[in-house]
Amino acid sequence: MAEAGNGVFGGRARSVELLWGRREPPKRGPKPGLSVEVIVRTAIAIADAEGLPAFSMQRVAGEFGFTTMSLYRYVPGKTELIDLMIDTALGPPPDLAEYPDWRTKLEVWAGELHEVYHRHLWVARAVTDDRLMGPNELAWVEAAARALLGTGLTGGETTDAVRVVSSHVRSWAQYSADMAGDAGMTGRQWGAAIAALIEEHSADYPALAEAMRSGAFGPVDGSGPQFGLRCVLDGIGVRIAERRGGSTG
Amino acid sequence: MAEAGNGVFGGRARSVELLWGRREPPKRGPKPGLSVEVIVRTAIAIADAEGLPAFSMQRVAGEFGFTTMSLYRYVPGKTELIDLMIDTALGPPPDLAEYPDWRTKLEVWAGELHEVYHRHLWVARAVTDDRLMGPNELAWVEAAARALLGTGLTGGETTDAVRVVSSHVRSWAQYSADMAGDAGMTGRQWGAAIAALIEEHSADYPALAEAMRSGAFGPVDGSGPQFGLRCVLDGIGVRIAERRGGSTG
DNA sequence: CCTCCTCTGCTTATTACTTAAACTGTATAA
DNA sequence: TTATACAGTTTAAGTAATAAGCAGAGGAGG
Repeated sequence: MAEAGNGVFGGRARSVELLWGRREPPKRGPKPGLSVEVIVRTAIAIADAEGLPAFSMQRVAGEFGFTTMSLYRYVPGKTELIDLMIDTALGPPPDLAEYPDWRTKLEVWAGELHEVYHRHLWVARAVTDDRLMGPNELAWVEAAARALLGTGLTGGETTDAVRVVSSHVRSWAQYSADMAGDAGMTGRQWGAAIAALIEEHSADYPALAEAMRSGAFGPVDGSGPQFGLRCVLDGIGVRIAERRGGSTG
Repeated sequence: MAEAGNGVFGGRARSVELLWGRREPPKRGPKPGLSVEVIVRTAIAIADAEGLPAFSMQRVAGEFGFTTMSLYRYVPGKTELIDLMIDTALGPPPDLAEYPDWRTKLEVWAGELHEVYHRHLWVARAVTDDRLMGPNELAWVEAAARALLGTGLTGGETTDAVRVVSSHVRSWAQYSADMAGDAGMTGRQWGAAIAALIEEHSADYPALAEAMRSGAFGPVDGSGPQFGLRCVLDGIGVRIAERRGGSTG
């Protein structure tokens, strides 16, 4: 069953085994000096500290004093390792059962996800390319979908809504990291650079120049769920209310 | 002025010159066999046809029958070329003046942006990393910000709203491309793979299994502005109405 | 006209990376 | 004891970015 029909998985068949299969320890031969878990943890630490571009098979192997090729005993390739890193960095989603309504649940969900992206900024970038979801990632989606159960949304609408929220959280995380400049390797002066460009070409960008005068591109106000998230949740609320044919609740 | 203070631009100073400076033809020496414009156009064609990973300096130079290094006479490096590719592929934003209200304007804006991403799928991925915005990209932001002028939103709220919409369009484009599988190089069976995983582990993902039964992860319905976009715009509408202290309009 | 300087386009070489294939040595099962 | 599965290394092939420097074109200054 675990090794069943890889056809649907396209070129990602090797990731399926690692992400979704069980890992049994070998019976014979010398003791492994490493493990998938240790490798993944180390790779994550590197990506956290120096960004995903700094992460390479050489770099990880060097961390153990091993040769690059030794890693290939544990993971089939770099892309598969990244897939594992993403799922491990995400970790399990929060339990939302205790929260009263779908909106509070999604607020908590979004906040926690943002927290993860904040700790592992590279994840926000890495999840945007074509990839197979791991168990943890799918559990996050599941948690958000469960929050929307009973709201009257159809299955397609539910996953659409989850997608809207999660893509917002992703861009929110990237933006706040850029603005805070707490990510070492990224441009810490993003806001200043944009401001300078708009300033210099203010004739071409009047609305932005105006917006800048009333606070745009300034530091992010981290207090509570911010404007964008409220927008997204309000929007979902409108659609739910529509379904119910009643008022917003 | 054009060559003023590169300090704010951090490591992206070389991109500023290319994206925002004027390009004057050289006065002396042999006639250039290439030009920045031709190189960028060719690079875009390659990325369109084969995806961004297939794009390399070698590949582009090979297209002209030149060596890799010849390109470095025109662009300082690969990242700067990608910056140029993005801004060129985006092109100028649509004129939204003729449309009646902010919502229609943003609907058109989002649709056109989606169209661009659809034509150049790699752009949707490329714009997510730390980058300097080019004139066209900033013009898109300007157009959307202008649509929200007079709604009562503050400058910060306006750019937040634009960010929410554009990040949604980005993820929408990636999702619909994955589902349609019209992007050659990406996993065309994304939906099928997810479906298979949820099916197999349906005990762990009951809400998703349920959602799947009522249409989730199926093909995207391309008719009109879809669920996610309506959510986002409704949400912005709620915030605007709040500002105005009146009903949704 | 001649010379020089600049700029183009090319060659060579360096560095960094992924990964295939074959090899060496080890620990366990039979 | 021996066959086998496995760990980690060596070697090497292939791709890619890009630094450094060379050959030659051709306008500018004398």
